Amino acid sequence: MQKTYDPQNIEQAWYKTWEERGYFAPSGSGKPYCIMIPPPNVTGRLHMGHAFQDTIMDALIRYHRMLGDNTLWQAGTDHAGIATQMVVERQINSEGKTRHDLGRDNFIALVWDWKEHSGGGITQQLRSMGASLDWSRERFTMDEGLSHAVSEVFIKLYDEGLIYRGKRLVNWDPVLHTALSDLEVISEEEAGNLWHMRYPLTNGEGFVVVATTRPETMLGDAAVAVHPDDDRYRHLIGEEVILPLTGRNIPVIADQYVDPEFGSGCVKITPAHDFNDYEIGQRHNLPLINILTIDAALNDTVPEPYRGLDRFEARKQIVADLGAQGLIDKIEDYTLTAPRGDRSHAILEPYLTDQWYVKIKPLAKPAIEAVEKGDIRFVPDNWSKTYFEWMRNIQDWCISRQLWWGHRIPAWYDQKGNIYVGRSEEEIRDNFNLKPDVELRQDEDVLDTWFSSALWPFSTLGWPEQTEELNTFYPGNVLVTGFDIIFFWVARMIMMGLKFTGKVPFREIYIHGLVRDNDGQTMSKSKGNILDPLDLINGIDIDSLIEKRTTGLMQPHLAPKIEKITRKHYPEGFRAYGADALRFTFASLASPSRNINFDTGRIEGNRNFCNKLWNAARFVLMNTEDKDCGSSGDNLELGIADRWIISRLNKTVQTVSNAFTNYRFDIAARAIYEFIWNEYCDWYVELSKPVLYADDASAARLHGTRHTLLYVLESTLRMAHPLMPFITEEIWQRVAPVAGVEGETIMLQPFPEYIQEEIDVDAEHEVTWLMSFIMGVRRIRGEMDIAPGKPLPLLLSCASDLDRDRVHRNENCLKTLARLKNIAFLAGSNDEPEDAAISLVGEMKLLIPMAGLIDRDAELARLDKELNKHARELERNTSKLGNKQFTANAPEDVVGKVKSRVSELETMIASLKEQYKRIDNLPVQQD
RNA sequence: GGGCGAUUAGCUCAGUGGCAGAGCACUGCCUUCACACGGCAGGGGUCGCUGGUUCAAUCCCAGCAUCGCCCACCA
Repeated sequence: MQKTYDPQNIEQAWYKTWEERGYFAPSGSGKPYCIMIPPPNVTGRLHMGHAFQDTIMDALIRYHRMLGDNTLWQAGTDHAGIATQMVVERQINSEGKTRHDLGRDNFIALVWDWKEHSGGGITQQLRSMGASLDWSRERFTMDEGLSHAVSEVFIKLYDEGLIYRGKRLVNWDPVLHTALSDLEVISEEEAGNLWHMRYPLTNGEGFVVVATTRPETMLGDAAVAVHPDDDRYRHLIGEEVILPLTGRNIPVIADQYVDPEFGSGCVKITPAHDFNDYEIGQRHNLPLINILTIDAALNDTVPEPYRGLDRFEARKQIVADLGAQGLIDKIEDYTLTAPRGDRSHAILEPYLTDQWYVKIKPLAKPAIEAVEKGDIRFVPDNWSKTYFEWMRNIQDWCISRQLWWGHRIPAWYDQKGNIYVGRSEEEIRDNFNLKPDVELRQDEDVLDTWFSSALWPFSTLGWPEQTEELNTFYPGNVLVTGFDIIFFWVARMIMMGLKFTGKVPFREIYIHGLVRDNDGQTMSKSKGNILDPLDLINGIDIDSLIEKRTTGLMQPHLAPKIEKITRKHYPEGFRAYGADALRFTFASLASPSRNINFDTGRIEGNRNFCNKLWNAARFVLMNTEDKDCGSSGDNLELGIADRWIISRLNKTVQTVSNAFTNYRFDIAARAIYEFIWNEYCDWYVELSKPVLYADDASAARLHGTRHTLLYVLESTLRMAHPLMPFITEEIWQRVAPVAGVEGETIMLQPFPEYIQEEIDVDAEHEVTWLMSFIMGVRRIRGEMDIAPGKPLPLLLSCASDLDRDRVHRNENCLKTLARLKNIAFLAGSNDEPEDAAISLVGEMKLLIPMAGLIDRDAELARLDKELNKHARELERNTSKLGNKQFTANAPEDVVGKVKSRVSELETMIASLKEQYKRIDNLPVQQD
């Protein structure tokens, strides 16, 4: 093995091997375990959010595969209607054409072509992460099978009256020319104005003042409303006003909706261009006056001068014209919330159109109950509140989109406008006995992308056919996703799953946080703080990183600033940390919090951790390969250290298994990290050296040590594999044969099991004692400034019988690890030398005679510090014991612990004081 | 307006009704035969604030402050 761990040397080769050998497919035996990947957009590039989410899913999948489950991680991508159409359209636009020049069929053919050649790059990137998806079953939401499922669902819902077509106001995107669902609307606060306009009364008695943020809509006003109890205006109810610029007369009406406190207390009512006004219009039978085109320009219903003007041009013109007529009362600055499309970012218009809707309440009811009853569990549970909140107030879902790319709505119209819904034109002609001379044309619209996503858990498994896969893997075990798509996706999958399979689509929903930069900011191009997971895996130099962050900016003037902060944060770009370090970092950050602030310091630390593991393996192999490791049981003797590390391994296996079960990947990662570094490397490997290098070690002890080094390492690799698949495989391939373990791959080895019998309390106590002994000597050495390599004589006083036994048993270890020349017991404290540095192990004293070389002041300072620390603790504890309430009310074991701690502290303090006096009495050295 | 979350070391974050933790950063010593992507030893905290419950609160409760997110039709 190379001296330094180099992820790039090992990772991709292993992935290729795994995939070629078909390790990712379900084994066909064991109990089913299934996760559906949230299908990334086919246009997508892997970002930190994906990388984080896929790390978690892959860890779960690998863990369950190693538990022997029949494990499926369903792969696939989403056709992402708007996003994909925009990508291809942009391409055509750059050639000076529009999609309309091509026509619908040609355009769709082009999108498919794009998908074949450029789409799905993200699936390659997932492979770089080590994601063990079953690619042999990869699906696409526009596949034949999935499209079939979509139309079956649409038809069934339509037949049951749960899908309907209706003319009403929708959120209209004037750039993309499509309707959007409520969820696709982003409300943003923006600076704007509130215009107060005067509408003259027809009775000649002055005018009323109405306020609006969108003056141009006044051309579509159908009424002015006041509150019925508003004394200022009560006399006007039933009167009419002249709508300026149009000459139309409109009524003054009374409606509870009006807030008399706001503005003038009079509201202009524009039923065709405002959701509230629409409701009021319905109540009062007002006409719907649509004044906009699909581009949000003014149409031909408005007076001639304004026709064809863009809405914002029209606004200026209308304000100017009203002002000229003295009809502007005042203009205020005002902060309004503007609705924008989540894709186009254009300001949306409420717009009157025919659209398809899902009547959602009947579907929501059982979906709410499923979570209430516990058929589905949110992890963390708190998210169920968010779910309930939305589901209980859910509105009908607008599912039609005026796009070309997507599942076309399976509805046809005849010339009279009758609607026929069915699988095909032929089927419809059959079912409805339509003569050949009846002309049918299919609905032009396609379905919201999320409609097909909602079917993903069962459509990927072959539904509506009752396939074996469906029977085996549905419902899935867990859905892993971010809280940002609980409404878009999670809720809709639950509703559709229950409706069409009668079962929930998954038992648990693990909601993870969203990845942000290390300042807690969302990562975005314009902030210039985007981290690309592939750059962290493969490394990137600073110039390339800056180029990546500054090209293609919407606001190019930000480039210098972005370059500056990038150079400041990452002066040398990124080293190639490798997928394992990245995965391990994500796992250790996966605590149940809403935000995952990605700190690049963590990934560096974890790359170092990989290197540590790598070198521990080198050490083990150096000392075991081609050596007798005593594979047969009777020539093995386990020492204290061996029993201890095996015990600790089991404890760690238990912690890690529980952590995986509870979705606490941070706990799993920490347990693995601490076990490997702080226990196996820092202590066990060091404790093994005195045995391995001793001249007189028995064959049985040598075998025991070599065996344990291998056994624990091999088990640890399996334990760490779900989080760090590549490095564990690479090392395992070398270690397993030496350890006598057979198998083609670590992936399909069993996950280590917790073995109660291997927990060894005695060994744990003794090694804890050993550590405190060794650390005591080291502390003296460090603080007395004694060279690390210099062997020291050690005297022990106040040793118990147990201390003596332990010293004798572990003399070799103690001498090596603490670098001792010799160890001697003193008969009594009277024999203690005057000038010695002291440290305590329990009540036993460790003394290093300084033979006149002691740094008196340094030692006094050291003792003083120690004394202070213990005195403070003693003070705390004695005052507790002095408190009758405490001794009376606290549980017995707590009181007992405090008591024994007090007596221990008293002894220690006495020892230290005595020592202090002794050093203090030494003659001051004369230089 | 409604709902949810956060506040712990310089930074990023764990944590528990009974001795405050990790990684990174920092200080000193060490290129010792697995590893300088390393070893050993250290420094660093009023656990946001104010009350309450309790023998005991960083943890439970109430209020406040600051920051953040989601939902909602106030022109």
